Amino acid sequence: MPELPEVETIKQDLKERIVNKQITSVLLSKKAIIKNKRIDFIKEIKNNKFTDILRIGKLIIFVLASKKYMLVHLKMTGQLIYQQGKDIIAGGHPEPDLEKLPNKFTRIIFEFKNGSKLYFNDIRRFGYMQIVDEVGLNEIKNKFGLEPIDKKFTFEYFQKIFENKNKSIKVALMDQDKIAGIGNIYASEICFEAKIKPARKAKNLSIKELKALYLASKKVLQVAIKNRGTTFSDYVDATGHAGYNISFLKVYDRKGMKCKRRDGGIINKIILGGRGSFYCPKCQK
DNA sequence: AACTCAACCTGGCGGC
DNA sequence: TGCCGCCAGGTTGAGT
Repeated sequence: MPELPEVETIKQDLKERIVNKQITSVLLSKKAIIKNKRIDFIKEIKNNKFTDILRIGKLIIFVLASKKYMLVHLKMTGQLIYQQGKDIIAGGHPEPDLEKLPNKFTRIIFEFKNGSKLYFNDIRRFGYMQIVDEVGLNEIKNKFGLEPIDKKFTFEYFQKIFENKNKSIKVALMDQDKIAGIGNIYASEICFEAKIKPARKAKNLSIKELKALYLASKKVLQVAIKNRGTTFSDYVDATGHAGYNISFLKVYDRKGMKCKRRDGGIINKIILGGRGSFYCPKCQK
């Protein structure tokens, strides 16, 4: 579910809290998805600690003191929730509420020496965890394209991805091998920001349009990160109410509603790459 | 090689 | 406490 901005937010929040805390145990429910042998996974984690947390695209990388790496992918419905007494921070899928932990969707629990806990919840069980060594990490890292927020993400790099491509720009934006971190929500948002229809073939964009799309991809992600993600939920108090940040999305999931631009029309929904895609037929050309 | 699409899994919601 | 079909912010392998 989460895209780059949401994953970045939870990464930052967790990093502030769990780095260098001794892990006393890890509990795996029967429905947890672990790509290693369970016994190996537990052995690597127990009595170890995370010295840093990194991210590439939508993949979170927990650096272990043992120089191995625990990869976490939240996919559609994964959540990471850290609880230290009444201080609870949560990132990822916003449902269900966090009144009680663990709940029926809790798949993995890490326990730290100071009594705090990290929960991995996942309704649909697409998300996973995996421990790899340096070589394995590099293999995986190499599969990702540059992120739009990366300094090396130049217009020339962007242009090359789109030239001669027969697929729609929206689908091209989501190709993680080429551009890391854009998912189904932000792909629609980026096309809206650039005022270009998401169904346009990548190879048919003019230089001017490509430039607009390039700038939009950077801007949309940067703004989203600044806003701590789209539906990122933040809990300061276990008894507090769920405080989802107000959505600032402009087109996603707004089918039939009025475009937020003054000269806009009614938002339309089409399917591209098998996914719902939203755009304004009037202000997006 | 490039591209499309169903499949993975589970719950929520709208329509009937 | 109705049932059914569709949809869901991701990735990937099989098929064309």
